[in-house]
Amino acid sequence: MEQAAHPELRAELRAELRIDQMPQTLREIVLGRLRAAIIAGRFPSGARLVERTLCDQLGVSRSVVREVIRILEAEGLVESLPNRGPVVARMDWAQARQIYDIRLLLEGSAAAGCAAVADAGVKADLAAALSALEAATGGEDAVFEATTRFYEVIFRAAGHDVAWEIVQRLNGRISRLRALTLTAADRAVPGRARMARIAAAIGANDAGAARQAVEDHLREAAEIARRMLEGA
Amino acid sequence: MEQAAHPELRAELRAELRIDQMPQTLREIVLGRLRAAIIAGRFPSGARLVERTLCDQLGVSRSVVREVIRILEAEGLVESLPNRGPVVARMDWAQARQIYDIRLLLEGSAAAGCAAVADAGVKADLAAALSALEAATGGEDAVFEATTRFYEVIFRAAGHDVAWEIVQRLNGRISRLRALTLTAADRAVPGRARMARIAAAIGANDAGAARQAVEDHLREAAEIARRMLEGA
DNA sequence: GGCGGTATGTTGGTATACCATAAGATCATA
DNA sequence: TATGATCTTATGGTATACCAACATACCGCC
Repeated sequence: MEQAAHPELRAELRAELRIDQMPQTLREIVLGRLRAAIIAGRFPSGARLVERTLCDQLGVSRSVVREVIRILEAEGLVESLPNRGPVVARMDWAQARQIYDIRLLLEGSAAAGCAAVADAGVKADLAAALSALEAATGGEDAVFEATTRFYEVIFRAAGHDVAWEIVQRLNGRISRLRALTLTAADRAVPGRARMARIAAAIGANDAGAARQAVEDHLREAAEIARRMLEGA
Repeated sequence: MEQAAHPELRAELRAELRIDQMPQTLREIVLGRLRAAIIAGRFPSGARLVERTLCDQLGVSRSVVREVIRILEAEGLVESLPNRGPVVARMDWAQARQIYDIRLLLEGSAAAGCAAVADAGVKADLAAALSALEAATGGEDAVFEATTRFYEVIFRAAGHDVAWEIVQRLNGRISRLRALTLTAADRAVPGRARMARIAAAIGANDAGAARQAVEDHLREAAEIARRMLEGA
């Protein structure tokens, strides 16, 4: 085969929207796919990611796969063993606990900062994200997207863009851990009530309450994860 | 030319130690070089990083350069514009301030955690790092290395490996900003006294004092940076 | 039968050549 | 002068080749 070795991906590349945002690069598509597969637990921890196999499975060339693996490595989802190549990163409760601790600090700070400066626009955005969350019953991706949006509004409003970057990267690892251990039923309770409490505190411009609400939420989430993972 | 297109790097690859840790990969060497060059301010903000030019300058192939650029992108030192390719990331005080804020949270937490559990071994390691810092008068890299080591001991002892990863990545951006604006004379005062205060607090297993010392140190560093950068 | 050495295959790492496309620059012509 | 065509450059993407390292299987020899 000469060129055009990946017709289905090429098609997907154009399919997103009618004429809009075409600059979706192959690398990004592959990145999204591989990341999703790892997070979903389709590869066991420690599984080798053999480049040529991935090339076949994804229908792309080694260059693309290698660059994507570097990115996933930076995200902590993949690690490369010397002379053995990339493997799916091992995760345990010790690491997850650290990540929850970091999120506690960053999200607490962001929520407080957001509450301190939130104007009507921010509050409306938060309300919209909450509505989207309510409307997204069942749709797994929709729930995730609405939740992500909710936090993004908070971080951005607080002017914590850098922290938002970090939290997003960390979330990959936590998502994987959750997918590996929690059942779908467990995940179906994303804590709308607690997020509403966060939104209410921000709506009242009460920084202390907002921080407290976020921290309570996270501590509870961490506790659930801990019970599932302790000793794993 | 067929193979062996980069003799000097290959040589460096073997030169490190007698028979030890050969698995230093070309990619890592190039990563270190390019990162150092960007941090040192050898490229202006927004400068395009033309792949083939870098290949010539570094004497390596495009594969290596591209993968390295992906890594630097994840570190926030490089950003890729659609259809234009990678450029050196722009930095301003707003971003630096965020990074200092994040470090305040993470390093404060790590110092407190370290102080809470530090044993004789940890204290000895900290003392050793401090001595190395004293001994490293003039050697710029040596100062940086000793400082890095000091904080690494703190984070590792506190069991905050994930946070240490994050701080290291953030440090690239801060280092660049400092190099762009501070003179060598300014940098020559890395605050040994303040680091000694941190070590003392940890030596006394006083978590509150350790956190306070770290936060004071960082606030001061941020203040110096702010005065240099305000409005830039 | 157990042992050490060799052959083979797989994998990662690197280099290079090629194509298609997009953006910008240049130039020729109406 | 303005507009459109062409040329250049840089990039994303792909294919391919080579080498080195490692693992494994095999094979002769003790």
